[in-house]
Amino acid sequence: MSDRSPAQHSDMLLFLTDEQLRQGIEAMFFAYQGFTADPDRILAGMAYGRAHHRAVHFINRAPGTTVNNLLGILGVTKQSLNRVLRTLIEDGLVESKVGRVDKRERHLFLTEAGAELERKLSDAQRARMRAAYRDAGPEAVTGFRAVLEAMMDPNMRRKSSALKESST
Amino acid sequence: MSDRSPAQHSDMLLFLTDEQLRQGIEAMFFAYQGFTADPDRILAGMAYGRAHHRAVHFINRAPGTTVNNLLGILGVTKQSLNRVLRTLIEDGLVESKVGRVDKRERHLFLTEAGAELERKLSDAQRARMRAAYRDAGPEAVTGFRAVLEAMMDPNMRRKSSALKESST
DNA sequence: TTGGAAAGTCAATAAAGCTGACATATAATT
DNA sequence: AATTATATGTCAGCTTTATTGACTTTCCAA
Repeated sequence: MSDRSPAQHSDMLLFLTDEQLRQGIEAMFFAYQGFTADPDRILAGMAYGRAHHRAVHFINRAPGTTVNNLLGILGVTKQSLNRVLRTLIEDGLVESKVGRVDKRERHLFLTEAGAELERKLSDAQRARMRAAYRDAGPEAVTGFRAVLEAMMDPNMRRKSSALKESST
Repeated sequence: MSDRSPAQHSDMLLFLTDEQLRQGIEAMFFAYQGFTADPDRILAGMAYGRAHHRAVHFINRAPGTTVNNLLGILGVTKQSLNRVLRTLIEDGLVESKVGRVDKRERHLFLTEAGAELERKLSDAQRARMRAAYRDAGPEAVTGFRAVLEAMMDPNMRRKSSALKESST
């Protein structure tokens, strides 16, 4: 179909009314509500919230990640994260190990109990994501991902594609 | 089990690894961070937060909407919304008018100052959405919207397509 | 050896939500 | 007319999640 240039869209004009954009904005709002609804329900019972979910998610994703790494990813302050992390460690869901090469660093890992919670939360979220993908179809998924990537802040885009574990 | 049906995707199998789903989940997380970043920055200076933004957005979208309507849309409690609404009314950004047909109801409208704030916030958000749409291309937009719709809770899906103004 | 980075902590504060209880005005029903 | 239900508003108290600022301990690196 492409008869020319490498740039896929640079020669296509998108006419977007404010109304269309508003619909996109609201769709994002309502979809995010749905996106977080299941984990929120699960966490509501326990003494945990969305902040704990995010920490557990990213520690699971990048075992051994340092506190500083996590701070950058979550975009919160040291003190905020520390409170969350402290309860998770106290409750035996997260383990903090002193760095071997740089002993100032703490490397974070999920314990078996932590991994279990992570599984419970992400199972729910994956189920919804899977259902949405199924309903929308394969091509929709590609488009979905493309728009989301474009909507991120550039430095976050990097983090979302590859999460580094230790030093810069 | 009909092997051919009107459903567009029922006969297509989507093989989604947990890894692919996790990427989608994270993309949603980071994209939402970006999505709210600009309004957050604008609101940071003033005495307002995301809650005020949401109220102003939906009052602008559906002028004359009642408090109860707004409660349903935002999914918060009366007390939470009321605190936000009270400051907006005190500051002269929102006007509350006693219902003509049902005098128990209060119908909410933006004042000129309220409309101005709304414009400032949504301009920023629309700009980002427009940029994302442009980067991702027209077909991506369709897919993006389809997945978001599928990800919402069903009752919210209804609200996102048509926001009713007064009584049921 | 000195400077700075990584992590942790304490205190004070704020935004935004929650529950529960209660009041007022008004509509609807009996 | 009396009762019940609804829409709104408000008070008090609590929780979670965030903030800023100040400070300490540990430890790497110049």
